[in-house]
Amino acid sequence: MAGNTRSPGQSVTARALALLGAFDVAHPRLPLSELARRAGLPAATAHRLAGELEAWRALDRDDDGYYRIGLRLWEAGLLAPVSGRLREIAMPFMQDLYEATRENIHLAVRDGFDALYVEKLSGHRSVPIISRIGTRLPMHSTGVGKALLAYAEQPFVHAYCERPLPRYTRYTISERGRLLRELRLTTERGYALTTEEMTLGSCSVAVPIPSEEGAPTAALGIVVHSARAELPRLVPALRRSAEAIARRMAETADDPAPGFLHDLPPLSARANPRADSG
Amino acid sequence: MAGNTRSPGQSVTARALALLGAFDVAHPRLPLSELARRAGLPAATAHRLAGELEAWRALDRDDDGYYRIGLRLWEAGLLAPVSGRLREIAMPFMQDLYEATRENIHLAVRDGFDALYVEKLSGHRSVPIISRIGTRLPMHSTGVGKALLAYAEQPFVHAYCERPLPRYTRYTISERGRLLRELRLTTERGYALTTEEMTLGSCSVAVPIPSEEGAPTAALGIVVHSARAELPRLVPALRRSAEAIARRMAETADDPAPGFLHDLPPLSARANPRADSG
DNA sequence: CGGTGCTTTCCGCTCAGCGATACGGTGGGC
DNA sequence: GCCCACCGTATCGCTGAGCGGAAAGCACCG
Repeated sequence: MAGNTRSPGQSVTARALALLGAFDVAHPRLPLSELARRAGLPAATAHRLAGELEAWRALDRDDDGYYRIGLRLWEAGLLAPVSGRLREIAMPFMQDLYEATRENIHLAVRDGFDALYVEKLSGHRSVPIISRIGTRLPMHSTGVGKALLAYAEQPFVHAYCERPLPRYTRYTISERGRLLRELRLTTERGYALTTEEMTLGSCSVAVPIPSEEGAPTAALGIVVHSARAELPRLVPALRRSAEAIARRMAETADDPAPGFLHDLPPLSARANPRADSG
Repeated sequence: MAGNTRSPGQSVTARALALLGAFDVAHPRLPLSELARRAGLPAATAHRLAGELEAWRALDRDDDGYYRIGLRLWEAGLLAPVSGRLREIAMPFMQDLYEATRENIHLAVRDGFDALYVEKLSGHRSVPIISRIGTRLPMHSTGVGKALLAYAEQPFVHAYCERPLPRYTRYTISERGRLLRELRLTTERGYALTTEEMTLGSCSVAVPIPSEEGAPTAALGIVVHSARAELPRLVPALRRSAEAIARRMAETADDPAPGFLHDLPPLSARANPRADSG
């Protein structure tokens, strides 16, 4: 940045991003002083930059003056491929699965060594689980995670297994050898199973969503209460959905905005945009 | 910013944000040259800043070198109150409404003069409508919009009516006087109706989600095909859901992350987080 | 094999950003 | 009622981070 810095070598942009990064699921609301502390910036600097972010509505402030993530940033985030295309296409299929089962339906992608939850459907009748959209969970202890890992490239699988495999319940597979065997079994039968490996009382089935080339990047799964588990019965529906999603993804591969007219004129100029409601 | 600018008075932060703002629903994928053009920056500058955004994963690049919104930005956006709290609380109720009706269920908030769609549920059986999460639509021609507008503060309503009221179908209410009458009717009966006012062939009901104090900021609505419209029949369920959501919102008002343990230790350190799956 | 349009790198000039310091407000202890 | 601690905000003069024209590198085309 310009001038008088205590920590030279850091760019303005990096500082602004550090402010955004100061928020997390446990701290979605921060006073200036803590925002500055968490971002590692002097209060005066944080104040100035936060003011600019606020002007753009990347941040906003509530009645108490606390900073929060702003609407505009939320809107921008929705344009990420994982939300814009994948989620949009998968949603109706997930909805159908929900209707058929009334259980938790999950859509996750691989990101680094985590399964990143892109969408989750659950009603009041589903097993309560506190995963939410944006949650990251390990791949060896979740259904969608195992589905992604089983079909990943060999070097990746080995890299994953080299790392410690944290144990969440007494059923979590946390030995390298057992995990590799489990993954082989998964590819053989074409779907992943977990039984109380992440949380006592719930178990899950999941299938990969095949991608055009290479390893699948997304997986679709269902989590149910152990007591009412008849998981393999759910596989055909799950697999049909995954294949349908894959087909739609391939068909719309070069569509910037699926289901959307491109380069729409501004709202007021459109005749009958069939954009919505009644 | 520092040095040799063509357009002095603009800050680095503003430029970085301009890059993010260059993406929209019709342009979720941009080559450097167009990114620079849309952001109003020289290519060299855009390249440098985009590189920094990419390092943080606010942006990423696909195989062709095109820039897209990055995963990290998506994750950050999820922390916005509309997604983090409102959506999270409303979701199961929306799901129940979907189960009962199998129609499109919408959750929207007021933002400026627009109804901003925060969540939408629809399966394959619902009327196809191309609104999606993050879409903005006018308040005078949509169900959720009317519900929000009818209960807004008087000065806001008048400011809204002063502006032109674009017409989308021959049923759109685009005269000031008729709109004001319609809004009065809406508050009297406690719910909003639209009949083919945005799109021929579909109509909707919506109710406001009462807020602790002042005008409601969110509304819940259902869009159905005109042919199978028995809208008022849906009102009781809709209203019960809206009230339940309002209650949950009030109860968790100071909860940073509803349903979540606060200040979780890092993943690998937790014993049995009951975070998910089986 | 010159031309055209892109992405990427270089580098010296300069002003935008930095943050210590100061100021006003608010609340808690005594 | 007074003090002190802590917070958010405003000021301002010093300085190196950022700027972007220019040129190199690259890919495709005719």
